[in-house]
Amino acid sequence: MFDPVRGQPDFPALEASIAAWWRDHGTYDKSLTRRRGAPRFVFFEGPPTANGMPHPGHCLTRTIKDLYPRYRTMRGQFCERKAGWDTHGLPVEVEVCKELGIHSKAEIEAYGVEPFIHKCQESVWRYMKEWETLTERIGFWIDLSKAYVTYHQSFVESVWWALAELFDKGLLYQGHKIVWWWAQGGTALSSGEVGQGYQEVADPSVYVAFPLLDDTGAPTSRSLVAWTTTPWTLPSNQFAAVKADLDYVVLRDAGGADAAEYIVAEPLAAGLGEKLKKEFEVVDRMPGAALVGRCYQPPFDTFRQPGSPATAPLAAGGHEAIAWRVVAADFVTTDSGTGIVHIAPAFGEVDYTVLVAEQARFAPGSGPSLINAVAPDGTFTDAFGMGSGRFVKDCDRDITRDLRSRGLLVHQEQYVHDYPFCWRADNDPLIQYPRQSWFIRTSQFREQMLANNAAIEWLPEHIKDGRFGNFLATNVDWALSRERYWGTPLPIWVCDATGKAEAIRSYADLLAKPGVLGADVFAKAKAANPDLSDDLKVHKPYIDAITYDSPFAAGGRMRRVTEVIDCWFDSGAMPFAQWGWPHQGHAEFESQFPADFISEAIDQTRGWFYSQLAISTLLFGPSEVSSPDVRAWPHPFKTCIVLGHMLGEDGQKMSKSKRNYREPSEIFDRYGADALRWFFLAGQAPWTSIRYSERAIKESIPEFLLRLWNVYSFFVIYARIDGFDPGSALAAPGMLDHADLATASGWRPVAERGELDRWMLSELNATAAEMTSRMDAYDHFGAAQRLSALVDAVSNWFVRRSRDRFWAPGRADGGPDANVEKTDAYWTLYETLLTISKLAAPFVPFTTEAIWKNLAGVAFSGRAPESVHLTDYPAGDAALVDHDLVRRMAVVRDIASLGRAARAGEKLKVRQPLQKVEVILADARADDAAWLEAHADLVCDELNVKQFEVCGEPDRYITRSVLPDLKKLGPKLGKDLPKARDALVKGDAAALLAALAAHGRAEVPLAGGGVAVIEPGDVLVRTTAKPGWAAAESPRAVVVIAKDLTPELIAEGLVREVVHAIQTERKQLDLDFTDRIDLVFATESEALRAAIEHHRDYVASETLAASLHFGTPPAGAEPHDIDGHPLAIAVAKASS
RNA sequence: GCGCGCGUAGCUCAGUUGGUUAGAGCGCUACCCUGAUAAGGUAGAGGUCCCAAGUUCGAAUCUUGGCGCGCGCACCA
Repeated sequence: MFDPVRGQPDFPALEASIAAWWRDHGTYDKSLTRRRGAPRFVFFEGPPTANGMPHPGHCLTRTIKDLYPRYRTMRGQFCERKAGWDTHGLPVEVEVCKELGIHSKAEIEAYGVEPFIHKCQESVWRYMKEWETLTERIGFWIDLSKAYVTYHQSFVESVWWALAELFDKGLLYQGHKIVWWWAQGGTALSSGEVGQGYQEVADPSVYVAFPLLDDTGAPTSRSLVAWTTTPWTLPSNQFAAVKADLDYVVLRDAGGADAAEYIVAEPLAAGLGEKLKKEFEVVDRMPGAALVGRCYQPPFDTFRQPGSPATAPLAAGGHEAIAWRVVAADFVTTDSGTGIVHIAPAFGEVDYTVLVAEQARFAPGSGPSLINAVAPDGTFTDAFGMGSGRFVKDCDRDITRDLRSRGLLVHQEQYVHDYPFCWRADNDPLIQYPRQSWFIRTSQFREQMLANNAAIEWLPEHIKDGRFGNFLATNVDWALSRERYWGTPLPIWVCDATGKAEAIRSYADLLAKPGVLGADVFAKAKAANPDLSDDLKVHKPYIDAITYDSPFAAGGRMRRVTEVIDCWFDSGAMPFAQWGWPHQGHAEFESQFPADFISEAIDQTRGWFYSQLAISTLLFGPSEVSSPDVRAWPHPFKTCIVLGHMLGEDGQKMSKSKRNYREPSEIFDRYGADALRWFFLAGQAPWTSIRYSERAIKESIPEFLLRLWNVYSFFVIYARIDGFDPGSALAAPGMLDHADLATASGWRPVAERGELDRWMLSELNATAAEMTSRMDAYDHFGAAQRLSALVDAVSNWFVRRSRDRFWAPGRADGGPDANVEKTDAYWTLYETLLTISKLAAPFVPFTTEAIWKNLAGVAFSGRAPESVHLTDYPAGDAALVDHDLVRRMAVVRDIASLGRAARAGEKLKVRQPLQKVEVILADARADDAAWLEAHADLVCDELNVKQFEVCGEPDRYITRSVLPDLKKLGPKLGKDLPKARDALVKGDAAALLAALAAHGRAEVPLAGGGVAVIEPGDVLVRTTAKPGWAAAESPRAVVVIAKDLTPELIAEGLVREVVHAIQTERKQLDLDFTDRIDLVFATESEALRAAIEHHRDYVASETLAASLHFGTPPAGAEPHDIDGHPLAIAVAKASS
């Protein structure tokens, strides 16, 4: 027998007990054990960083990540879920720096790299407890005990292997990169960090004259005019760029005595005139191409020798000036400035590409080299004496003053724009700065990455060719190295004699090198501090201590480069590194690559989605470089659900300082995890940005969880009363699916049960089939909506329509007093609840488990599966779906709804019985009419009428009209459609329908000549109620009610009102529903008195009245108004 | 600046290849039920489907151009 159920469930408490029960019973492990050997469903966990607090967005990802593995496991697949943690990177270092109260690299070095790294390793787990709590609390089943950790030695060695592969294939190289540089902190910042630090500032905006040189190298009075907002880059000027096909003009001040001539792009000439408030005349014009190759005098002689421009031999022959020369560049625009761009290759990425292109034109070794007057600490070097030792931005004013004094400053103004500052030292502006960096040649694999991407199933689909595809198409080489401390060390050792390098694949390989030294550094540290994690031996500074004999030069030593790598490479390597592959874990890797399914939020397109795809494509894609391990596209993941970002209550980004969202823990404590999960899964498509609203989460409870719980509670209450006990009726419960239940005593085949039961099981099985196909297509939103509709059908139709059976006399225990129809109702509802528990289990794992534990666990004392998550997902049995019945029942529900609408229109409340209701079906298909008439009782009961029929002479109540079926006739008639539509609407519908019925076709004359040939199916029939009837209509039916009331009907209506009044009294007196009462009435209305007398048996039985009489009611009897008739009622509990 | 997404009822959101009267939940109003009851049901009101042009017999849906919001990228020489 079932345990009693609380009507008011405390979901948070319930969930806590379920979570504890899962833990104690190892339910997750059991769910895996069941499926061992079954086809795999491979899931990759994108590693979160435990260095930050989990927030509501993580609740969403963890819910989605839990849903599909649970579902697939129930569907019969084997899905191991290995957790993982992302542990490296600047955020960890920043946390530690904050703790230590330091900022710059110099301060870290002063503190000591070794203790700093120890701090980092400890800091990684700062919020571990919160993460583990969240994971368990939200019901995310994943194996935390076997989590991969990116700083572990085995993980690092896998990454080393990958990097060594790339290095050996020539895909890992060292080059320059212009980075956003935090000069005070001595480090480059990632684009994400830069993006966080933009501030609106006003910078000087200067227009500077670059005088062109004549053949002797002397400046002329004709100058290029360049524009810049960073005067401090002018001392490092190297070129001036123009657009070749753009027209340039030479301007002279019309009113000035001055002979100065300015060259600017023609479209910008007028603007310059306005700024200078001068009337310029155009004295010459030329295309940009004509300027290319001309030399000019740079604004400062920082790097220039006096005299003629230095030249060098070109690769193609001839000589050209090395620098301070006009070049052509496509990126030059006329949006702002002058159309002439000052190029300082050290301080801009596009500027740098100009230098690289120029270098390529010259004979090897003789081209321009990078010139740079700025030191890494952001101060000018001695090369620019005027600013030597001062921070560059502080020199802007002196630089412009100097230019003005030399007559080179054409114009100066303020320019307001966004400029990046350091995100954690917001007084420090960032500068663009060239650094040596290690790159992965990903751009060479652009086409392969696109091909790999093309095979991935992205949800939503537009990610593939949209955001992600675009990103791949504009791919640039991956800047891999970081000049930091806490990260995977770049495994490249360089010969100190020759500069030649080689990559190391594992720690063991390193120790096996000839003449290896320095391994003892870690050993000593470990001896001094036995708690030191062994994993740190592959980290700085210990790894840097290891050197070995150079294979390239006798006497040379191999020393590691100083850099660590971008931590995105770590996470992107997890498909193999999580197993330590290829050094170990072969079986695991082979059986779990690629992933069937991953999911993260959209911010991972350039993060984890990209790093995984890039690494996998380079390592496992076809390659001209020998590649032993080629895999078919797609890899390393086949399907990816890209989640939208979560917004706060106000629709803005969630922000701790704005307090515009509730902490997940608060949500769990108030409403429970299932409420949150259901809100995520059933509230909206997962890729829309979700507004995280407490109100919406709260409302997701009554709409689904509570409704399901109410049905369950109803069932248990009455099953206990009626002795419905499957545990004793069923010897071998199996998995409690349909076939298992069929072996129970007292169970009747569905075909023998009543219509309502057959309908319920039809809906159940149809829903299961549809949910399965939707879930297989990763459409949990559609599946959840279908499930919600099913629960509504159970609650608001099956249970409501079955109440009489549940309350009928007789038991449901299969004994001699058993009531067969009642027992059928129990078996139907029992099966429905069990199946819904299974269907909903991946969505709301706690609530369904609680229901299952009682309906199956308690009922069978352990003979049935102990957890709903250890059952098979119901796929729906088509043989149990009666489509006609489903359709007809929908018509009945429609009729009931229309009948109430018709009543409402006439202000005839449902308590007032009516004589008759008639229905006219729009689509008199099959035998629906006969079926409906056979179910007149049902309709009469729902609508409180005496008689129901399908109308035999519909023309009395309705008019029929025909409308074109646009979908069918549209393609057929094209432009004639409006005419045909007119003809159909205005024509004789009855005649047309008759013709169609008789001949299978009809011709409709069109206005202006011609005819349209109409066939059955080309038109739709619409029925409309004629005026004057109490009717309501829908596309399916018209319902007409008889609104005339006879005295008998009025009397019945009065009596129903009286009963209602008494029931309300009973409730107010807090009587038990089995208590009997004595009733005394007093009324001056003879009509009311007569009505009650006439129906006194009905009144007595409805209200459980032991006695009923008219008289003088005791004082305090409640006065009532019964449709205008006064009535005093005294209700007293009967003595017996 | 470029790219991606979004814009539908007071609020939160659905809307399947273009098709007839654009839906749901919440909220609101009225009513009903009262043996699941701090629940439940029915009905109603509420819409310029952001704007404009175009394609089409027909556009919430397709195209183009705006406007607004979000995100990403780049740039700010």
